[in-house]
Amino acid sequence: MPARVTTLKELAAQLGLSITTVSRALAGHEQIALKTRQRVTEAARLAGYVPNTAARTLVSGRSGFVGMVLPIRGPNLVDSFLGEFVTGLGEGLVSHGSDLILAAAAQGQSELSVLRHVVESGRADGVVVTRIAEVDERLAYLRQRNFPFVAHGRLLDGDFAYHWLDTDGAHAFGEAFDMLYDLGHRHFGLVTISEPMTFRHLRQDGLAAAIARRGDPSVRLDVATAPRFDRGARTQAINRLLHAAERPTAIVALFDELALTVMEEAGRAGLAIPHDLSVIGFDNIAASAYAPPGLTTFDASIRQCAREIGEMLLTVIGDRPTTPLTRLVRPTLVSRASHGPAPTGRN
Amino acid sequence: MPARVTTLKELAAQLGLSITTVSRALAGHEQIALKTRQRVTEAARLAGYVPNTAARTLVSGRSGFVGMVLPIRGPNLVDSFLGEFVTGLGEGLVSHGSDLILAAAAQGQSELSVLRHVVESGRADGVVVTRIAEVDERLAYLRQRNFPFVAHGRLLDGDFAYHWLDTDGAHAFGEAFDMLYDLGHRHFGLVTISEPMTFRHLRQDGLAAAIARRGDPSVRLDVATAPRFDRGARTQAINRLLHAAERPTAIVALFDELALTVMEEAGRAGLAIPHDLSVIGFDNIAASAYAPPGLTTFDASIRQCAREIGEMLLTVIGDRPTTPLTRLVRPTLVSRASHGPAPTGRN
DNA sequence: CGCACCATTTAAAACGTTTGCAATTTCTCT
DNA sequence: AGAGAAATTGCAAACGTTTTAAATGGTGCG
Repeated sequence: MPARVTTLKELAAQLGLSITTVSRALAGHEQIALKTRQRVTEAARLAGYVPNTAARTLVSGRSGFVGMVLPIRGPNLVDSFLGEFVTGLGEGLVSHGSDLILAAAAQGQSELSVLRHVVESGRADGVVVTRIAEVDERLAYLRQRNFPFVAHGRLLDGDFAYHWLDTDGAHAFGEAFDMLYDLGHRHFGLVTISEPMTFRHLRQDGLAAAIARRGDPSVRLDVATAPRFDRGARTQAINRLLHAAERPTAIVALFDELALTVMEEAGRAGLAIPHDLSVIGFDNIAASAYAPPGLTTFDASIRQCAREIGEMLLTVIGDRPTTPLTRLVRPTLVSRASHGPAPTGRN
Repeated sequence: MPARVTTLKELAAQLGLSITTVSRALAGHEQIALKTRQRVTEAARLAGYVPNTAARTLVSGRSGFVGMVLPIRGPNLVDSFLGEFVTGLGEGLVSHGSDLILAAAAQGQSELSVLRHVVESGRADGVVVTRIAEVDERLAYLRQRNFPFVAHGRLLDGDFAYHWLDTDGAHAFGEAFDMLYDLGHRHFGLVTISEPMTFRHLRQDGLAAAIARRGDPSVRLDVATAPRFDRGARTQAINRLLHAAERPTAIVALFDELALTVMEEAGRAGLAIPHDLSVIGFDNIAASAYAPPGLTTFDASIRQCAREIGEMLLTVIGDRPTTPLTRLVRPTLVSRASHGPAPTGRN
C-alpha cells in the first residue's frame, strides 16, 4: 500500500498544482487540460485518495446520505422486513453512490425526535418513512419542513401531495375474498390489529369493498382485533373467532404472523387446514412456506419495493419534482395449501 | 413550530453572544456562567437547534458514525440475520448517540473497496466486519490502517490482535454430538458449505473434537459439502448423504437453512423425523420453529451479540484499548422435535 | 513588437463548528 | 480607590472541500 495521502492539499503539493486544479481535475471539469486531468486522476488513484465527506458536505450542502429511523422495540421484536427492506434500499442507492444512515430510536424515544435530529443536523439529503400511521406526525413535519422524503405507504386522505410507494393491500384482500367466495365460503373471519396504521385500513376496506361488490347478503364477516405486539391478546381474539357458536370457514389475516397464529390455534382446536378452515395471510414471510400445510399468502416483494423507494428518493433529492411520484405495487398471490373449498356439512 | 435557526451564528446573534460562547454553553463548559448556559440552552431548545454534523465532524475529526458494508447478493438472497443484526447494533449505538451507516456493495463490487471508501472518506469512526473469511483482506486492511473495528467472528490463527465477538459454534457442535451420541447415534452426517469462512472451520472442528474426545472407533462421520448459495448443489449433496448404502442416523447441519433442506429432502425420501433421522441445525431462524416437526437448533442470539458489538466498538473508538477485547458467546440449545433416539433396527 | 484572445491555472472565500489564546468584565482585598 | 486575581466572554484559526472571480502564460495577428 502506497503512502496514504489524505487531503487534497497533500495531493496538490505532490503534483505541484493548486488545490483548485486538483479538485477540478478530479471532478472532470473540461476547463482543466486533459493531460493534467489524467495526471491528477492517476496520482489520486495511486495515493488511494478519497475526498473527505464532511468537508464536501459542508460546502456543497449535500451529504450523499439517505436516512431512515430504526425504531427499537421490545427485546424480541424485530421488524420482520427490516433485512429485506434495507437490502433493497441499499441496492437502490448504490448506483448513485449514496449510503444509508440508520438512526435508532430507543424504546420510548419518539421516532419523530430522531427524525428531526437526522434532518436538522444535515446528516441526510432525504429520508424514507415506513409504517405510515393514520395521523402521522413524521409526514406532517417533513412536509412543513419541505424536506425530501418518500413514504412506504399512504395516508388515507390525500390532503397533501407527497411521494410514496405502497403495496396494494386493498386489491389483494379483494382477490382473497373473491377466491374464497368462489370456493364456496360465505362466513369469513378477519384477524386484524388495533393500531391506527393506514395499511390496516386499506386492506380491510379492500375486503369490505369486495364483499359489497359481490352483493350477496348471506356473506358474513366476523372481526377479531388485538394490539399488534400483544401475543396473549392476539391468541385470545383468534380463539374467540375459532370457538364461536358459528365458526367462520375462512379466515383472512392482516399479515402472516397473525395467519400463522391462526393456524397454530386451529391445530390446537383440532381443526384441519384447509379441510375445516381456510387461512390466508399477507406478506409471505419465510416461516409461511414452512408452517404446515404451507400458508397461502401474498408476496409484497419488499426488497424490490425498497429498491424502487431508494431510486425514487434519489430522484426527489435530485430533481425536486413538483408533482408527486406515486407507485402502487400489486402483490402476487402465493398459493399454497392453507385454503380450499368450504366444508360442505356443518361441523 | 418556531422560526428555524439553523446555525450557531444565528443563535449567537439572536442571543447577543459570540459563537464561541454559545458553542461552549451548549457543550456545558464550566467556564461559561451558569446563567448564560441556561439561557443559551433554552434558546437552542426553542429554536430547535441541532448542530451541523458535517461541520462538527470536520473540525473534531469524529463523525459519530459507525459503518458497515452491506453486500448485495443475488435477487433473492437476503442475509437472514441482517434485520436482527442491524437492530441489535442500533440498540448498542443509540445510547451514545451514534448512528449506523450502511454502505452497499453492489454485486460484483468488492466488499473491500466499499470498506476502504467508508474509512478513507472519514464517514465513520469505526466499522463492524461480519462473516470473517479464513484469509480476510478486510481485516488485513483495517489492521494496517489501524482503524477501529470489531469483527463478528474470529480468524483461525491469532496472528494479530484485534477486537472480536464470536459465537462459540465449536462448543455447540460438540454439544450436539454428545447429545446425539447419548441417544445412541453412531453414524453421523455433516452438511456444510465449501466457502472458506472461519465459522465453518470452527464448527466442524468442534464436532471433530467431540468425536475424538469420546474415543469411540465405531463413530462414523460423512460429510456433504456444497457452495453456500447454490441450492441445486446443496440438495444434491444432501441426497447423496440420504441415499447412501449406509445412511447416517443423525445429521448435523452447519446452519438452519441447510438443516431445513435436509428435513425437506428426508420427507421427500419417506424418512420420518426424528424416528428415522435426527436433524440438528444452528442459528434458530424463524422458519425453524414452524418447519415440522420443529427443528432442534442453537440460538446464537444475534441481536444481543450485535448490541454488544456496537458497545464494544464504541469503547474501541473512545478508548483505543491496547489489549484486544474479545468475547465468546455460547449459543443455547433450542430443543424441538427433530432429534431423538437412534433407530434400533437397521432399515 | 505589441495587443488581444484563448486556454489553463490559481487565490481566496465560504460552509458551520470547535478550540487555543487573549481580552474584557467582575470581584476581592487592602 | 486601586491593584490584582478570578470569572466570563470573544477573536481568530483550523478542519478539507467547492466555487467565484481573477491571474497567468502562450499564441496568432496586424
